[in-house]
Amino acid sequence: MANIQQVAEKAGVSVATVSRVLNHAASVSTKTRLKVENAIKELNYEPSMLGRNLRNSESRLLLVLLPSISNPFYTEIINGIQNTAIANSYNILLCETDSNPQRENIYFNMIKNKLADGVISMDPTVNRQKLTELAESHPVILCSEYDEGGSVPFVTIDSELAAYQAVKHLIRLGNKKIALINSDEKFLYARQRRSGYERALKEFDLPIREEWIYHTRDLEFQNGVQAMRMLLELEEKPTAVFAVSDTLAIGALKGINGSGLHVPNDLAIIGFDNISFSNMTNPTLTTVSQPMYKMGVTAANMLIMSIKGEQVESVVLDHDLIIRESTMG
Amino acid sequence: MANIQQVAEKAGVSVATVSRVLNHAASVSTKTRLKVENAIKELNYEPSMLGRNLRNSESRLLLVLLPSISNPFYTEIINGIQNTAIANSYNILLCETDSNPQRENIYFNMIKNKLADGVISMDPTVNRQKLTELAESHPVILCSEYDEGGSVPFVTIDSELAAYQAVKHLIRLGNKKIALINSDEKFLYARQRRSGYERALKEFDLPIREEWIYHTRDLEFQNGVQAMRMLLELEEKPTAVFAVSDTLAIGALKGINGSGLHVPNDLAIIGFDNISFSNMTNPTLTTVSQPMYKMGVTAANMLIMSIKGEQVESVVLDHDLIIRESTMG
DNA sequence: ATGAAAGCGCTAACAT
DNA sequence: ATGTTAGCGCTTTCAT
Repeated sequence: MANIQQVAEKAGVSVATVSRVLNHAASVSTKTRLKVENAIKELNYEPSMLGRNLRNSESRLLLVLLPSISNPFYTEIINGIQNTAIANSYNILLCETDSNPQRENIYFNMIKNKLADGVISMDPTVNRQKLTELAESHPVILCSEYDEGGSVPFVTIDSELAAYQAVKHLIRLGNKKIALINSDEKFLYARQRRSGYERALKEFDLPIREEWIYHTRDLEFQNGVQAMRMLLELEEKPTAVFAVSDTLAIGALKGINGSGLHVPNDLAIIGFDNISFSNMTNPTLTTVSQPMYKMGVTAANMLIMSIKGEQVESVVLDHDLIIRESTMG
Repeated sequence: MANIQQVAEKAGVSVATVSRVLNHAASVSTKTRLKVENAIKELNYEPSMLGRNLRNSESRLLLVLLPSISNPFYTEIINGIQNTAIANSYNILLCETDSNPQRENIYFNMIKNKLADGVISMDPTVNRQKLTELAESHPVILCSEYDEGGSVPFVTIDSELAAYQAVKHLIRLGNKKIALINSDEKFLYARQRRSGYERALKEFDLPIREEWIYHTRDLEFQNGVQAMRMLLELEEKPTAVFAVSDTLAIGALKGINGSGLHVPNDLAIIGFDNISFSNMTNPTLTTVSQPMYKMGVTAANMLIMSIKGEQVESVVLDHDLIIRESTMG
């Protein structure tokens, strides 16, 4: 791979002139520019990002941290981030952390080392301490999951309210025994959604029964299947289920198969996220729709502002309840 | 962010010595090492990958190109790549190309510019010309989709054979009218799977009817829904459908809803890929299982060998037919 | 065992 | 309009 030096020699000019041509500086004569451009072509030269970044302390690369690409929830968010980034001449790199702090650390280092200009983290288990530390001197935005009372700017929705509304919808349909399939409450969103669930029940004087609250380890389908099977083994079975993620709700739907129960007649189900698959199930899934694309766009814009040195404020976006077959009893 | 110079000053040694400590060189006295390590801690110093990479022409970063993260097919492959990479002290960066050549080009440049040491491409629409050119001087491996007769090493399965076996399974169940939901035949795998489909039909003297071969634009669920609706509008409806991707097959399953037809009694369906969803549908989906994790591991190993300068040979892995409810008529 | 200095590829300030 | 040169942060050769 040729370097700028060789191009300069071939064109019979200085490296500075080559650099000027590369950066479209005005002060180069057409004749010289042509010579340089020819040399570039002949040598098949491409400028080294490494040298350039080292010099400029800028990479125009953004990092996007996500726990796992297997959850379709992230797909649309990433589209939003990607489109916004590209519109601003940035590129994004997706980093799957598996919620592993060590792996996270590697990516944090890429930021510290100027290999990327900023980071959007969607990892709920991110090491708060390290992240806050990083955010002190580097552009960081949290997306979806965030740090309550923390100093890092975030974009998210009101999970408590969304859960409250979802459960209220179930209550209005006449359900009095409503179960919750929650994920691990170490996640903020899990605590918030539980809180919304309880607020709705309390408001209608319905009992909050621990046996109707199931906690899953992960958000995979299989966790939802498992959760539903447990609920169906109870003496007093719920007549409705609110799952904090579509993947869990879809698993729950599967878990009902073979039990003889009918959704929604015997059991109503609501999910959360409105992933594309939630419209493919049979019955289709009622769910809370997060504005995922917009969330991505917003996060990317916030990050780019932050890179420019501007102050950014956290944002809470609106959600919607999408009513489909699984609650049309 | 402190640099090596400041660490050296603080520790009262030269930058060379700091570098030695950083790289665990043997020839540093314990006393000096301690001084340096203290300085590093006090200054919160982290070595710059940029400076290091520029000097070493090595980044220990691998690029993984994929058209879209929305297809769950890639999930397990990426796990395989990631684990293998980490076991060899490499990190991976996921690059979503949206099958956009311009975007691809950006990532190719990262390779040329030594920002990453090699690339695994899973993008079927990748620009063959540019890729082959890149592969002449940089480590490149193709995964899943490949270039027939090309010079770039690949890891894949025998799509023709898999399709042949899938269709034969349908024939053995007594089906004589078998439709194909294919993707765009600009993709090699699409041509291969069609070829396997036709081979099976011919072998049993069944007619190949153009109206039973539907081509979709993308691999989204919705494309499968659409395809199935078209097939159900035909005067002579098929009794079985082979879809070249699980996402399409799942969409097809959805497209049948409301038609009054029963799967598998009236219509058998086979998909391809064995994505995790395929076991969540109702009925569960018969499908061809690609060894995705192994594919990822193999691709990563090949790439790492290639980076080391070793010659690598292309690999064709085995597949399996997973029989589930959608063909248990 | 340690230090001085060159150089990886590039940009920009300064000089002409 | 173009050239000279310093320097971004690091590693490594060559001295000592």
